[in-house]
Amino acid sequence: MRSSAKPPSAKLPAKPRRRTARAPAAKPYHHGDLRRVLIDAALQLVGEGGPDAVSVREAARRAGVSPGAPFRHFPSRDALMNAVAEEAQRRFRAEIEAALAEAPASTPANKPLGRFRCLGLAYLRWAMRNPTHFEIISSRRFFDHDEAAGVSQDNAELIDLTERTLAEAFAQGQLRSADLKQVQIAGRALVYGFARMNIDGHFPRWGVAGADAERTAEAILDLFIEGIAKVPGKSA
Amino acid sequence: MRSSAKPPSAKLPAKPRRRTARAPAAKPYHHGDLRRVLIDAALQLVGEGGPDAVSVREAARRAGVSPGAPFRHFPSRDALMNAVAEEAQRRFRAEIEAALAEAPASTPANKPLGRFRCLGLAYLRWAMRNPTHFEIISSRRFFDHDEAAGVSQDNAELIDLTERTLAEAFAQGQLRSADLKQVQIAGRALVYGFARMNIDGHFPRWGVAGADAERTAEAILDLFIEGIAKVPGKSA
DNA sequence: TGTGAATGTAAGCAACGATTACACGGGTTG
DNA sequence: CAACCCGTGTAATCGTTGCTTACATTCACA
Repeated sequence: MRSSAKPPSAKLPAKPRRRTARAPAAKPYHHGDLRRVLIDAALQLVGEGGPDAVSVREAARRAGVSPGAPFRHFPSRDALMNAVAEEAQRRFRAEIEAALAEAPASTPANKPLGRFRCLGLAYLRWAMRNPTHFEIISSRRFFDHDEAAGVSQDNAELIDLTERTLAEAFAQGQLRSADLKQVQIAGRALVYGFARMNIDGHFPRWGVAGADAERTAEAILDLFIEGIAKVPGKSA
Repeated sequence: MRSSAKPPSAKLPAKPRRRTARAPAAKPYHHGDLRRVLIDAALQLVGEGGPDAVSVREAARRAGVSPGAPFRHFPSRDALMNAVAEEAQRRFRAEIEAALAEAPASTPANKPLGRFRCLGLAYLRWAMRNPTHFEIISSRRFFDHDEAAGVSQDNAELIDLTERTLAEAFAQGQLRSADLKQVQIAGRALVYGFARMNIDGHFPRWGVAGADAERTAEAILDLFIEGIAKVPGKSA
């Protein structure tokens, strides 16, 4: 991976120059906030080549630090990936909630389940535009499964939000089925499936971050909503 | 991985015993059909620990062969994984087509889209019962993307089958929407999403190969079909 | 001002994918 | 029957990886 091309002789010859001089950034022994930088580097690596492209050594390399340094902050590669996935999940949730905050609580009459639709749309948009980041948050293997409850609070919050939105729609008599659990799982499966099909390479025709993907995503989301909505749509 | 515990001295001391004697399986220099055995071993490794658990060396170890031997048959690990994925895909397709062959072409009147349902059900069942194998056929990265057309004939065949089945249902006036492409993608996304959520650990409550998974899968498939079917169901 | 804990480096381990040189032996030829 | 060729296996090796241990440095607090 990336032969780094640095002649080992050019290693700044270790002259013990007084650190208190006016060059404050002259390779201080202690990195400012290595943990943060490592997560960022790993996040970038994920963005470039997916989860498998993340190596502890490469992250250390990009942080300008020795190969063993990361292990002071993360006991294992998995722990690093865990932190990376948590960060991605945080951003994912933040964007979805922001999109939902913009949409008014009042659902337009001719667009039933408006908030649910908005939720799904924000989900799909983020997944389409950040495929590799979505990949690491979708595979739950990157999250800690040791904690009894834990396992990504952000994700549980998102699922809760979906359930509440759906229950809301049902309370307003917009749903055909009363089995909310099933509708919710079906909805999640649809959206999740589309997002994963995209990152798994099932839509080879679409270029990277193609607008086709987002339009199709919107279309099938509407198809699904139409299918679960109470009033049968009178037109296609 | 698996320290193998074999003292290197016990290596059968290379006495050139005449091979034509009555011990035909006395470690012949040439393995019978190594390629086949390697694929099987890798398939087994996938079954045990997912795609990441496959290493060329371990496959070689299980085949009782030196670490370099596999590279006579596969130019790289990716090539081996490719062959493994193709094999899994073949089995997947075979089972689905068998299930479909058992189902009669005549769809029961009160079960519209019967063949489509049968198709989806067979898909989901195989995915639930062979999660790790489904994983390697779902990630298209294990397939050759060099070939212009290729890319797993079995998969293309399966997609064709889905399209034909759906077109058939439409021709019989069973579909609400005329946009078959959308319905097909939505259906694939739903089923694919459910299968992937299962293998990605989104349903932690279900034990391995739990029957819950299959029942829920059936339920959401029916929910979807009800949503796209022309005649609205009169009860939940 | 000193000292311990936090945080970095250096060196090294085993396992991995992959390459190279070499050894074996079955099948086709003369 | 004999000679050879080439497909297939072995052995040794390289560079990279995750991870550990021993040591060095520096920050924060007493």
